[in-house]
Amino acid sequence: MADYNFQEIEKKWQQYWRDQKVYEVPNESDKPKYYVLDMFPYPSGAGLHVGHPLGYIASDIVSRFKRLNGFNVLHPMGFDSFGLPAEQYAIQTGQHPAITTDENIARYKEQLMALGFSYDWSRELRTSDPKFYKWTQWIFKLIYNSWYNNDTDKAEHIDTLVAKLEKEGNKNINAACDADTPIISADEWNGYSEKEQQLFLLKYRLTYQAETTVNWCPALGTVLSNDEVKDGFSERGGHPVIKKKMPQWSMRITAYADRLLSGLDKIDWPEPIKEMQRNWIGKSYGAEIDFDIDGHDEKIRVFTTRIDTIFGVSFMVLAPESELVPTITTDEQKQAVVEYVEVAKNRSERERMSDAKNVTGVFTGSYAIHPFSGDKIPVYIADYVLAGYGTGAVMAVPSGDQRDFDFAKKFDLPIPIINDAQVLTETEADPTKEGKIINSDFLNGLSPANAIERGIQEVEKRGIGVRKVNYKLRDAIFGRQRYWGEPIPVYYEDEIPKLVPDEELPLNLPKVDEYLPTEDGDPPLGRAKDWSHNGQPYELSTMPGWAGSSWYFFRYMDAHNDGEFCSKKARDYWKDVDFYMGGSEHATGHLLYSRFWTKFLYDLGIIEVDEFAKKLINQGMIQGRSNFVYRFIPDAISYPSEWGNKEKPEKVVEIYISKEFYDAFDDNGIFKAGNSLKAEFINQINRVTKELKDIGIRIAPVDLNREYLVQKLHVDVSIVKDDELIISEFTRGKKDSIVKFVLSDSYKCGWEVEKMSKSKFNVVNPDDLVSKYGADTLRMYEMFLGPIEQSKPWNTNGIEGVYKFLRKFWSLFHEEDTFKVSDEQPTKDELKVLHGTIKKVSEDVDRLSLNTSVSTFMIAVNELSSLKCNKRAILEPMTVILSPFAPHIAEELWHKLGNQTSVVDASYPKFEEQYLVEDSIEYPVSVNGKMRAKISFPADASKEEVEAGALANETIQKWMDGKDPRKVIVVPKKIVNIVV
RNA sequence: GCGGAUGUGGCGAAAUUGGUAGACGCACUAGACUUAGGAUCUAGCGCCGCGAGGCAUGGGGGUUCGAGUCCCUCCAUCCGCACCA
Repeated sequence: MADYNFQEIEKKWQQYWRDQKVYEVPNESDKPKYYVLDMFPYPSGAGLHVGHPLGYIASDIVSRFKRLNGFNVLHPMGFDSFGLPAEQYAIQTGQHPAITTDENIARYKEQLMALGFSYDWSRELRTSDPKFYKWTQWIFKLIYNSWYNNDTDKAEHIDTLVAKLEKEGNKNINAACDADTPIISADEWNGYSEKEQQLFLLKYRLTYQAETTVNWCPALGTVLSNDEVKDGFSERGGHPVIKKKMPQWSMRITAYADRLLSGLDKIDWPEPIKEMQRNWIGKSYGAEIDFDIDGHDEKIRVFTTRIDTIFGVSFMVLAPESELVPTITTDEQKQAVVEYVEVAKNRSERERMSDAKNVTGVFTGSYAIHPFSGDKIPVYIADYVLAGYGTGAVMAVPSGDQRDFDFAKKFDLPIPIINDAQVLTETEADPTKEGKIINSDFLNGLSPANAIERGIQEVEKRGIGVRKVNYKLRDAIFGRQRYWGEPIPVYYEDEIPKLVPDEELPLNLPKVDEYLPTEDGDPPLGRAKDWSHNGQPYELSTMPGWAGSSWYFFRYMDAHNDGEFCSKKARDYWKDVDFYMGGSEHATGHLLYSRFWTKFLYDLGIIEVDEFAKKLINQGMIQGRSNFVYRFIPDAISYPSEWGNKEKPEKVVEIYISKEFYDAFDDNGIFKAGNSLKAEFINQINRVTKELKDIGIRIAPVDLNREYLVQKLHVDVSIVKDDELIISEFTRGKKDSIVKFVLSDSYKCGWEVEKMSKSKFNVVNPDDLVSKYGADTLRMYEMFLGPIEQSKPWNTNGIEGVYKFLRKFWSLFHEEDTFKVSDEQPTKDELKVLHGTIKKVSEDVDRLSLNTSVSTFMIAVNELSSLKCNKRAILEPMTVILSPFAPHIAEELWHKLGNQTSVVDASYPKFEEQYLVEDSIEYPVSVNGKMRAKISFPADASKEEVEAGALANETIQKWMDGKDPRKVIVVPKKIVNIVV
């Protein structure tokens, strides 16, 4: 058979594609546009593993397919190159993160190139490139200079706010702003100093500065995120972490909460992602109600979604941080309350969460007045009430809320029943929304749903509360006390932030001598020399990782424009992403922030779309598939003398046993009593013992009533093939042991699904597979693995099948070693195979069922192979439809077929129905639902003809045992079903 | 606890609208060609049964002439959120 030399082929065509700039696309074209985007990677030091390319391969197939179908396809790639690992490496080694990043990118690019992706590399971008982050800073400025007008429901320039303030103060302004914003008049505003005005505007700006509590680790000299803190200590190094209030840059994403929610309805994204975003935004409808406090002028304002349960309120709970706490605490309770608040303050989020089952709280000594019943109800503080959500206070309904119930039980408070469907146990509340309200005055007899509506109307009527919508979404903290990120384009004049002028952008990341915070606890940028704007100090924190990735998709449209973030012409042409491929782990991060920025840019009229990606597909995560060997250490009682003395032999005897044998041992290494494998095991061990004896080693007879050292060990997956251990390579790495297997000819490893990681020896590197089987095989195999959206363990077993397919395809074009195709007319059978394949593959790619497309190709090639078809009229279109999957082999054969241009410029063949029509159709005929026979009918037979024919059929009649058929069901083209 | 997803041979999986369940591939078995086979080709391959046949899509129930697919219910696994009032 002619040789399919993938190494030569792939190298040749990758070079050709680069030289001929085959994948560069213009920003104008008569063709319709199609924008296929991958989530760009963070270039980590480890390089790509086989999980990364899964999505890239699928999106590459889509973009090649679209291109063959006449679209002008934008398919770019770049790097999310600001990030923590490069900075941590810099702290350890002193190497500038830019150098580390460049090296990693070079490796990534090499790996990506080797897989033959059709990226337009001329548009490559990196978020850490000043030419790129110039525009990230520019967008930051736009957001800073904006406020959110709830009346127009969009962001507006801050000047429109200033104009209103000057004219009539802020009493008529309905805006997204800080909760503590006071109402001021125009006179007050106009009387403010410049500094006062600027400070006031910060309450409205969509990027603002505010005091925020952060986790500060003095030993590491840095801020840590919540997940980097464990039980009050840093995860890395175990240093203590304290809470510290710091001025922090934040973005007012909450202004967009509602639009981020409603926008989900018009984009074609996976439902789980939408659901995660909905949960994250967490919109809930309810009411805020004021409770008077006995003996105080202040009121406790609570938020509730279940006002129907208001007559079930038997106490109130405030968050320990609540401002009301000092005011309403009585002298008798003061000490207990202060102690509790102090403890709560020092508890980390994590402690608080892990301790959720332990109900704690303290009575304040004060009582609230129930707004309807007038009852006095005690007010407690407890840390199960969060200061950050709603009003930081709750009306506790123990019969309907589990947490309130637990609290009531602990503090022996009443648990009034307010619903006739409620069934309480000793330990459980019942939050039912069924039944009718009882014991509730004017709500009695209503369903909970109606009672909620009635309740809200009543509180509004009485002026003690308002209808209210609440969100879980919090504003996004934007500043990071890190070096390797975009500098925030701000300097301070008299402690007021000022924006760096556009013409001075980019504000380049300065050089520093070390990447650690300063002694004063300032971020690393505090080490930079002359880090000031004409003597006014620049901001020291940098932007978070999500800044650059929140708009990069627009930059690809016009990646090298120095005058604009992206030209209007390019934006108008490419508009938005048609197909976005990436992991679901970004559901509430990147994917939400990007939608936020897109909507913002839309409000300012800068772009035409308010959602950046029409369609999103999540590729599944590839997990590792670890292999194991099972080791049994027998007692050696004598060794050859050259091994040294008995106490300290130079070598160890290791016997590898099968997984079944391993499983027969318990955790202590004792053979489970009564296991049926016992005799077999002894037998196998005896055989090994004999072998050992031949080389001068004696081991004690195995006594299965005692304990042995039996271990399950990871074995490197690269020396395992189809779960079978390559024994020669395994023993080569075991120089200090005598290695024996209970079955000497082959050894089957066990396997488990785990995370892919070096320590588990289960990382599979695409480079190894590319050099062994070629990129085309790897591409097709990754698609063949299963549905693209499904997570699955990586398993190299079976890659041979795909490899065999490509070789078979290749051999269709070759006779002996020479390329040979025939110009004869194809037969009907051959045409049928071709057109059936075109039809099926096009449909499959359209619905992204790429695993079945690969199967379709395999079937087609098997059929063509058995038809001995080598006809150009069949093979040429087959080459074209295969090219999105296996571009290198397709390019090679396409050129051998005599074509001068790249196969990507071919047009996708159309299938013709005429070749797919069958002469006759075989109808399976069933009687009473059980299949009995297949009867052939002409393809154009009508339903009636089929029925009549089936009934007339002698065989059927015989089966009916003389009974008359009552009903015959004909399902088009499928089944004739006869019911007796 | 809440939300979402998924359960089909030894394994990865297919079955687009309710219509011959297990396509295709791996592994396995037998055979052919070979000095050889880690190459290639042919055949077999869900389970039980010698067979006819019976049983099979996580378990149980239902709708239907007919259910992997639709409905109810229970179970298992994975993912996300998690004291959100």
